[in-house]
Amino acid sequence: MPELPEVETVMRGLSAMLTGEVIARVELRRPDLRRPLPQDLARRLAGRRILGFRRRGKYMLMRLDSGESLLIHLGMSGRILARERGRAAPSARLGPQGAASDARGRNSPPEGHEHLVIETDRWRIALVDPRRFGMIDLLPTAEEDAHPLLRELGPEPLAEDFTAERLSAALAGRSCSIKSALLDQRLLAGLGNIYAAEALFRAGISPRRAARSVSGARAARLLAAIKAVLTEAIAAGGSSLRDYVRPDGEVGFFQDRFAVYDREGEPCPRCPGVPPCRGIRRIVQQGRSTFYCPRTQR
DNA sequence: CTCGACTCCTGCTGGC
DNA sequence: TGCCAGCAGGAGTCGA
Repeated sequence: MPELPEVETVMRGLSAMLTGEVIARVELRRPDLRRPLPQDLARRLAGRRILGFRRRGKYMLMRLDSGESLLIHLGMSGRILARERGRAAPSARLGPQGAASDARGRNSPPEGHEHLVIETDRWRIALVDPRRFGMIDLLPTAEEDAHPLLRELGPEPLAEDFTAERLSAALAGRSCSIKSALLDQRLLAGLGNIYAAEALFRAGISPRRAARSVSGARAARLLAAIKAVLTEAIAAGGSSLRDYVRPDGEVGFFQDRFAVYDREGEPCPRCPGVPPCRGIRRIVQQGRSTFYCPRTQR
């Protein structure tokens, strides 16, 4: 579930656990992710102290005392599993209801798809990514922003200096739909399919509207909606941070609060229940589902 | 340049 | 119950 808020939550969890720790052991089990991992990754990580973390868009950066940073992107299916070493993994069934756990049964065996495992004296961290759409690289810390994956990223939506004027300027002249534009990481870094839909709903803007027509007051509404939905989602994730160290890797429970995402046919939370609301509609844009309320979003 | 279609990979769900 | 098509929260590449 990795869009900006999830990545932020995971990064905060990792930061709380690992900052100051020394990497004792590295196991590279599957180097063929979307981009091949550096051959000598394990050697370059081993023995390094972890100085801190940073997020950029949907990317996480773990900074090391060697002057290098480990870049992690979780792709579609990536998760981080963390547990304290020497402590048995608690049963996944202990997770909160709705956290799509159990299934694999009691005392779940070592989970598959653990492509990279990093251990400190205290922690064991595994990167799990069944679909292998995620990305990992190691690069000089001083050149983080010049990395090919980060170089083209647009501004951080939560940055104070990201204003409605800048958003309008970025949208001007773009003939694609506003939904497509919001998914373009060069325009804005961190929104994905869910939060793009949620932000447009909050702003009362149709996902089909031409991007260039979103300016002025409309752009201001959209920007406020983007910031609000991301901030609330991070707060929801942050509030469950202590649950972060669970074997199922679930973080946050914001999904209970989606107003439109994956709610096709359900009543729009903003329409009066009485007559005309036909409910949330699903359309496909660029091959991806978009959910919206045709009555309140124009 | 911009845009949409296609692609990578595996797992889960829903309809038959 | 079992099977299989369809779909999934991302993003790089390609051709129009």
